[in-house]
Amino acid sequence: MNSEQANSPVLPQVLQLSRGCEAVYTQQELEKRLVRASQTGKALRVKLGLDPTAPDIHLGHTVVLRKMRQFQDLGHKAVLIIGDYTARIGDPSGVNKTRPVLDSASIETNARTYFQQAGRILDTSSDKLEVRYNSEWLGKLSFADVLKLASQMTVARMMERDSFEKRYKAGAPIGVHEFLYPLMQGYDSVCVEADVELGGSDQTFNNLVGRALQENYNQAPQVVMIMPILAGLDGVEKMSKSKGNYIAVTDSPGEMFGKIMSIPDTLMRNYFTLLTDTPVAEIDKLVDAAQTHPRQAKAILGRAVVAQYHGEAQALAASDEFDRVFAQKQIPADMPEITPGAERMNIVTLIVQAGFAKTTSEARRLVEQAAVSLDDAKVTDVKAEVDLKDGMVLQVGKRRFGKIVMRE
RNA sequence: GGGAGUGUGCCCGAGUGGACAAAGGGAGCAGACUGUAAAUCUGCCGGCUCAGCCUUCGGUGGUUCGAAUCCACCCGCUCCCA
Repeated sequence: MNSEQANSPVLPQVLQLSRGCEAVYTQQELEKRLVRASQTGKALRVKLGLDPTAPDIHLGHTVVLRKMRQFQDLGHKAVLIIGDYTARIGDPSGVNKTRPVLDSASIETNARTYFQQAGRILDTSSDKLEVRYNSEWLGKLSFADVLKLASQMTVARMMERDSFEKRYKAGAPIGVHEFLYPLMQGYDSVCVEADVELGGSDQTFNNLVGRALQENYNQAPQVVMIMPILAGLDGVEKMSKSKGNYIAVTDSPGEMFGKIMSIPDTLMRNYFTLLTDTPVAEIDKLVDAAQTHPRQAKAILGRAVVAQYHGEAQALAASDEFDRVFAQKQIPADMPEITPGAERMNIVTLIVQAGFAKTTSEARRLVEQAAVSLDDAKVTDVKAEVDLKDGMVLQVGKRRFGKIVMRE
């Protein structure tokens, strides 16, 4: 094969696909596969493993999903593996709390929810997407099969994995079965004959095991493309639901935009690169404070993100509304409605009832700290009984607004 | 199987009989300053019918006027030995 001639037509693809990647094992192999695909017209099978426990997709998940979409747009096939087998078995030792035991019904529900949300990013047409459950093949393995699989890996190699090594040194427990997870995931790659596997950097080891296993099963080793873990809104921790520093794909335009506006400036390049298609040259200009005011750049980022999930019009509206409320300190156009039970009630009770505080104590604190106002008038007395009228606006903190609606 | 440790509030981590709802830090919330950025300052940060009361320091039971702190048993985790 004449690789020099064949290389050039796919070079733009290689560059596009490599954007944002933390690592590609290996770029040469990717290039080869792309060349062959374009010559034979045979789509690459791009694998992504899913944990069916967390159906709430946030922007962190979209990093890898967006990468998958790029492959689809280039004509390749997304092969999603739902890890129902591991989820059903769970982790008997309880060491890994993120792997609760799930019955098949909830796995089914989770998967459906997942696809509903992932469909906002992926092309879900049947020729572009294949969904498989790994119980299909893992469930059939005998103990002897498992041993055979396990014999292909050594303890020393297992300990190469960062998290194992760290935990071992720190004296933290490592379950023996945890050694099997990488093998299971690697075996998935064998069974679906993956050409490429995508994953976050926490999956590096597992995905590389897939390469090794495929070779043992006489398959060409998959290309492994590792995406960085997206930082959360705080700019430090990774984005995760449990840390509360996330933007869900189901967030409203207003929420999404507001959250983007609250990220640290230093995170902008990262977000632009991983969450938008903004060309690199343009990103350079936007994140350079000498050329673009950071606030403006962030607004552009916000609109770009919101537009992906809610459309341009909604993105613009969210942006405008944001300016109105936070720059010009006006009352938001849309507010959740509060329907108090009485025309006169205690301010603390009202706050709790409105859902602006989880507990009475929290509501009291907010009042005491002068965070609460009713129709622009601060209420600082915990014991205040307030008269409520239809249309009054309750504000708690800077961003929680609610409109009083009296029931007839 | 034997031995040594260890288990505290969202997280880390002090506390070894009363002054402990429990030091300190982080996270979070609120206020000031801003660009809902960063940095900084201030306050809050278990719950409640809140100047008082109630429930917390792995679990259960005990000692004591009184326990996160002492004892017994149990459970989890770690290390060493076998």
